[in-house]
Amino acid sequence: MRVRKSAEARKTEIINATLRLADKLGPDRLTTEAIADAVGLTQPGIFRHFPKKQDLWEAVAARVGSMMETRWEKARTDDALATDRIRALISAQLRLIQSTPAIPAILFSRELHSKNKGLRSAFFGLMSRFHRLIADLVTQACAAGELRNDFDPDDAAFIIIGLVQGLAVRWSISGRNFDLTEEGSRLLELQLKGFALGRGSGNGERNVS
Amino acid sequence: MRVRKSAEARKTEIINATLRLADKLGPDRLTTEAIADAVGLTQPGIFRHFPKKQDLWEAVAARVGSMMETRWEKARTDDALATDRIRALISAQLRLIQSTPAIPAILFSRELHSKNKGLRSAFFGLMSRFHRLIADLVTQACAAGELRNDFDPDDAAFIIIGLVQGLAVRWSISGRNFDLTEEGSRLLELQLKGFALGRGSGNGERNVS
DNA sequence: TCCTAGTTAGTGTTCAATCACTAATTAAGA
DNA sequence: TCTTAATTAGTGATTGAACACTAACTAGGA
Repeated sequence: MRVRKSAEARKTEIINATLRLADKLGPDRLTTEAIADAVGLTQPGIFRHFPKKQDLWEAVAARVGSMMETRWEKARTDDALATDRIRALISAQLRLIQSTPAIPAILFSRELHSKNKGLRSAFFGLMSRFHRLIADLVTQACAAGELRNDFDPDDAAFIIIGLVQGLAVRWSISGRNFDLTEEGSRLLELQLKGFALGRGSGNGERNVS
Repeated sequence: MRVRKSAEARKTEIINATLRLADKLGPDRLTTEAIADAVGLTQPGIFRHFPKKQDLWEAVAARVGSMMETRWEKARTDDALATDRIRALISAQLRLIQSTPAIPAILFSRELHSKNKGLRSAFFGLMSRFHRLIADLVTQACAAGELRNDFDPDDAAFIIIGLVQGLAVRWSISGRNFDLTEEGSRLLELQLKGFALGRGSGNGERNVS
């Protein structure tokens, strides 16, 4: 029984299945056949919608990109302390990773690192934008006296992103045996305390969970 | 004209070529044929020395492991401040990565993540040992009053490792357009300053490069 | 001479990709 | 409004390339 759907609808189905399976099988073991099975098509059917497999990956990158941008936007509109907006941003990012674990998997895949140049630059662009967001918030926090200002906000942002990435790697390698968001919040507190003005600046006991 | 070498010598040749090519082609695009070409053998010649390709990867892991342990050992014997030993350790690790860029590549390969369980546990063990080394040094630094002691040394170690990993990812994705060791030293200083006792603890101007 | 590093020739499998074709859907015109 | 032409989603069969791995043979050197 053939189920015919609009190209639009199929494309989203295929992208969703790819994200799900990229997590389950790993981005590099993922075959067009597996995707086809998941959406109920034959293997060549995939190629009607994405002429090359690379095209599929690029569509996935675009999807992931818009997921990120959406959440970043939401985290940004919070009008609180700049440091709280950093917390919100990192927390949003960690929740996204936790709910879409294919993201770090793709970030470390051969598909990205050695095969697909488009995919690589898409993710590089995302990372750069994320970096800018954080660096700007750090700058604001410094200006508002929430953080010291004897360091380069870009460096601070790199460190914070490293925190997220290190966490994602450990989470992934460990078989995901801890809560990403929770662990991340704890480490971020430690990190922000390090960037904060003087010792005992009053929020040492801050509890975020 | 055939050049015959001892199995021992060939094995090291093959492992070296694998490390070189794993960087150049990516660990997952690396074929036995490419390796054979590099060492001047025919493709099946490889299988005389490593009956399965997995065996080759495990030998590579062992080699990388011993490279790391050697450098860690060297960094440890430095009898200075505990924080200086952290600096030495991280710097040694970054120099190793810079001179053997296949290491992060392997760490993110499908070979490790989904195919080769032995490889995965070898690297997992290495990461754990690295973490323990740093956590212990942090503990010592806290005890010696070089760092605050209002945080968990394990957390601090995770953050420091995250710094290294984030750096490695960025280095790799960016096409290696910056000096890993230099950038790492700068970020580590910022990080250690955050862990240090009180503000202006005197080493803010420390220069490590 | 005999052990073993290395070769030549070949197999089985896994995939992306292609091609000729069919069935469902849409739209035009009498 | 109903027939029919055009479009587009999907299929079945297959192909060709890439690769790990094998078996049987060959030659180098203590």
